[in-house]
Amino acid sequence: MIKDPKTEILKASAKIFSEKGYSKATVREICREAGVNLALVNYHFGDKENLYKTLILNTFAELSKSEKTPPIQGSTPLAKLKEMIYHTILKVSDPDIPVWLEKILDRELLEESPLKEIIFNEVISKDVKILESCISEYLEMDKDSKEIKLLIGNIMGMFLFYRKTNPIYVYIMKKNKIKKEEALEFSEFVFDFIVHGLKGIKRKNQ
Amino acid sequence: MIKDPKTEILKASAKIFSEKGYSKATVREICREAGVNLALVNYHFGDKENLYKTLILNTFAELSKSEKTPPIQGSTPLAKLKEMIYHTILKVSDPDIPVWLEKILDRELLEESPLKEIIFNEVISKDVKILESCISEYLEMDKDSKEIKLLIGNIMGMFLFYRKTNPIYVYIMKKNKIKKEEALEFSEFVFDFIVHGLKGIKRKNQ
DNA sequence: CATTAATTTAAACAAACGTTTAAAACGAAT
DNA sequence: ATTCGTTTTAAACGTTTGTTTAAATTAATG
Repeated sequence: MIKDPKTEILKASAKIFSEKGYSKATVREICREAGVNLALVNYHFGDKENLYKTLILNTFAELSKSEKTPPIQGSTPLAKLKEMIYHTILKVSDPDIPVWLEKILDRELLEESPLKEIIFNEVISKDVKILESCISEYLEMDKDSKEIKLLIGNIMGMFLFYRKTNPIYVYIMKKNKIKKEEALEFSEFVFDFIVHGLKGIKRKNQ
Repeated sequence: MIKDPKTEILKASAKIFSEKGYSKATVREICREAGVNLALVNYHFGDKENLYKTLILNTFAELSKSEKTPPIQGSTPLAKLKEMIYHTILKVSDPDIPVWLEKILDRELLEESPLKEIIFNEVISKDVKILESCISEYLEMDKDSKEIKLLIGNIMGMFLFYRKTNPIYVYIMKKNKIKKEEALEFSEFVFDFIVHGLKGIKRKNQ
């Protein structure tokens, strides 16, 4: 196994940036971790900020190349919804999507980051669109109505609970990793909960 | 109005810390904002870290002194739940609870912070306990069952959606502040959604 | 008013940071 | 083997950081 300094730096920076955050992470520590000379960050990446951006954008590119999520193919809105919930919980709890990336994304979303838009397009807007169509179809309501928006928000919130980085999950479940079998079990449970909620609202609206 | 340097520093640090985060905020900027000499942070607070801790703990103390949340007094589990949802959405969207505190708390929960435990006790565990009793009573299930835990988590997730600092809320609702009237409207909607979900699960379990 | 303690100030300090530099080491091509 | 462009190295640079110092100012006390 050859060790290319450039990839060595990227690996190390993933570790350090996710542990410390952008500001507290130092170029010196990253280079020590990577086992390379201090000046190589600037030689290969220009500066610290560009290393950070490169790391995130590279990882996004890799992840979307190896995209596991199959296209939703259910016939009814509820079937689509069920698929979507399963895939989402599988994804947010997927150990192959590195925790360090999730941590970094969480931090980016908190700050006014230039990456914010990219993150939203990559991570959030797809889910929102799918939910939008499933729910508005099922409830036979306008996509842009306040009710649909609230429902989408609430369901997106539910998904947040299952994220690897969510401290509330750890607090409630007393453990911090979701097994693959559990993801299926959890998603069926969540689906039940959501569908009954939707049915109730549908009945009321008719 | 007298201006005491100590409180002047606390006010300024709230602004700067929440805007920049702990690391990027500098003592110099805080003192400039406060209009006091650079050395006063160390004189009055020892060091930067202690200023940060003092700020957060002081604010917690103030908030729990002026606690608005009345005790839950509903007679049935669902009545209690309804109250709880309303108070929670009112609280997480309450403009009197400063955004800067929420931002700081979000950041603290992401990191391995010594304040984490305090934050949980102050902000999260109370809500979890109330949900625990309402839901387990209503469903006539064991408090510690996996199902109850999942439900609590999902509902806590829903609440997260309404937080002032949640970027997903802004993305979906195209605006970033909840008015007081809306909090009532939203909470009734969420209550409906949750209750129908719970009813469905109850029917299934019997 | 005089003396003492507490506070505020301007200046400096030491450490850590990201970055640059110029020389050394390396690899490929002639 | 020599040349030439690329990569790596050790050292240093210039800032910025949190903190300290010692003098100046203010407040409190007898």
